[in-house]
Amino acid sequence: MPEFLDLHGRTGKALRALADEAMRRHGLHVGQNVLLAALWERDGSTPGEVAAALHVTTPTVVKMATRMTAAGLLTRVRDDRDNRLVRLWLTDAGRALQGPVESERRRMEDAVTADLTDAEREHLMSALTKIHRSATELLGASGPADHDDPAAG
Amino acid sequence: MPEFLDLHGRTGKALRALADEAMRRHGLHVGQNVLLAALWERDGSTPGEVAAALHVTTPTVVKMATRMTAAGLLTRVRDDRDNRLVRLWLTDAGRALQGPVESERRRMEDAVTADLTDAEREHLMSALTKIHRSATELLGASGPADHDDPAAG
DNA sequence: CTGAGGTCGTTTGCCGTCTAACGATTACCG
DNA sequence: CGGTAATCGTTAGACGGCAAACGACCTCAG
Repeated sequence: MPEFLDLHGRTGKALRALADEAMRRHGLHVGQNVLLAALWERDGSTPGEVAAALHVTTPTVVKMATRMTAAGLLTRVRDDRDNRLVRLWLTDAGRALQGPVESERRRMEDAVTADLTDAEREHLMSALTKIHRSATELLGASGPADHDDPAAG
Repeated sequence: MPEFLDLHGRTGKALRALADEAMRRHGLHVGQNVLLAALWERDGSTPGEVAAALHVTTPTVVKMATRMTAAGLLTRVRDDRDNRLVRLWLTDAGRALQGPVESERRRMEDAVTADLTDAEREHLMSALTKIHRSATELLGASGPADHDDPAAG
């Protein structure tokens, strides 16, 4: 029963449930808001680009895009110049959610970290960053190459 | 793009991938080791008991138990006294994994927190605990009652 | 211009998670 | 003793995540 892994996992579960609840208020599933965020940042991205930005695989984006297209949040358009590519474009409905969803997400972050002092928050981010780096490096050993910051160190 | 939520999420993904890789070395899927851990702690538990111990729902445990039974890690036995109940019993194969898997998990925790000083680790656990509590409480408001520490505060 | 190889998105299939609905069994009250 | 209510495990269906296989398209050498 390792302490940190367990605590991190349970915290993640709680945060996920909280986000799910919050996003449901806007008619979204929990994963959809991050896909939307990628398009708010760069509308007309391809599934592969979105996947890279979100640190998930392409099939995951494809599935989500299918549901979100059915939900009227975005549209799929094949690229004229390169017919292999598909571009995901926000609909008005998808664009309209940006404000509400972003503030909802900020509110959640604030609420969840409300009990921490500024110093605690900094230490937390710092420690989590170190752990993230360690985990990613351990993964890199005979694992998948992430191409996020391999040589740029 | 809230900082903490994003970082926590990415860290969780990396940790999960790492655990997945580690457990695969023992022929397990990532979720199976925690179910086994519950039975190592209390062999012959019911799906409901395991679910409560793991902070997941009963159907989740049922599905995993089905696969793990097929994999020869445990067996399902109906309780004689109360025929609604099902008891999950470890097989020799399931028991044999306890040592290796537990040390694997400890090794992973150590490796991942190796860059932190003792003080940093304590602060991290403390901050994460606060966040977990905040998230759980926010969830409690018109959400599912978890019965984990409602009055015992 | 043609064929081989690389790049995409998609499909398929699995794992873990949840909620909702269902069926069987037990417990409790009259 | 009987019937309703509570308790369990299971099933069904959905979402988010991954890896592997596939098919369509582009590129580039020849």
